[in-house]
Amino acid sequence: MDEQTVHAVERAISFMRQNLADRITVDDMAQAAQFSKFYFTRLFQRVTGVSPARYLSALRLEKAMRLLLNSSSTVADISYQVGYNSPGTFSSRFRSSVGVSPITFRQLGGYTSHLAADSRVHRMDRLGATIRGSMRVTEGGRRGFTFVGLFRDPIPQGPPASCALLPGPGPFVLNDVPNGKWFVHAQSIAIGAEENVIVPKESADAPYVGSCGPIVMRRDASTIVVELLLRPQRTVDPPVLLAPVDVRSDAMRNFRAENVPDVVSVV
DNA sequence: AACTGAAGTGTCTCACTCCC
DNA sequence: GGGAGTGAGACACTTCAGTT
Repeated sequence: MDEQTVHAVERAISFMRQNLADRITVDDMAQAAQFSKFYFTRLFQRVTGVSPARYLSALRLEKAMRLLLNSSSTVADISYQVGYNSPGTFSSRFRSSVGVSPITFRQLGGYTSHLAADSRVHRMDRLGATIRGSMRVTEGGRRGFTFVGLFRDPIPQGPPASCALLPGPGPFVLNDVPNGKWFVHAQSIAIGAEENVIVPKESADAPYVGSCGPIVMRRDASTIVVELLLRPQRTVDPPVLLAPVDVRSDAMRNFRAENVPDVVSVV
């Protein structure tokens, strides 16, 4: 990927961040990146893995997550602040991407106690197949709790089809993988930063991310092996929208007393 | 490589009802 | 009053094949 292309995409992302509250079209972003609309869309997808509109939508929801936790604004106010003209649309988009409604997200302090399974996956499509993987960390501090999940989209959002929570980066297994095309996403929290996953206090506390895909699961496949590289999140990486499973100290007392699968239950 | 155009798809708005 | 949920319609966006 040449540097000029990445810089052009970064310019567009910076433009999006500065104008989140306004109505932004792909034309506007293409102008900011200094390319034609059609060519810009193609470049943007090559660099980020997602289309400009989906990236913008993810940025809006990420900002909304922060505002819900750090302000007393109403859900309607926040929906306007992040560029939605209809609180109804905002609420349904938030729920489908993050996993809980805006008000529930605020009440839970930004965490969830369990993850619902992707209800769109038909039971018959679950093949009993397995994805086995390992994770490597590029550089930097020691990483703690690590979430790895299987998603339909290049953006980690919505209910995962399968997931696991690990004490740290390492080998993992995703069981009961359904038929179809999937992306594996992982997010690793810095040790001691469990309280600040959504709004890191220092850059060193920022989660590390890694992903791979698309992985195509066919009926004749039984096990697929993947390798994930965890690294600090870059400007061009799509935001992680899933509400994190609660691994903070209070929750972890219960977590250790019970057993691991109950906390990350996929119901 | 850089870009265009058409067609189909997906997202958003609007308006409304229901619930707490 | 604030928030959740839904459905119809409009139109912006994506995709893909083609052109310069």
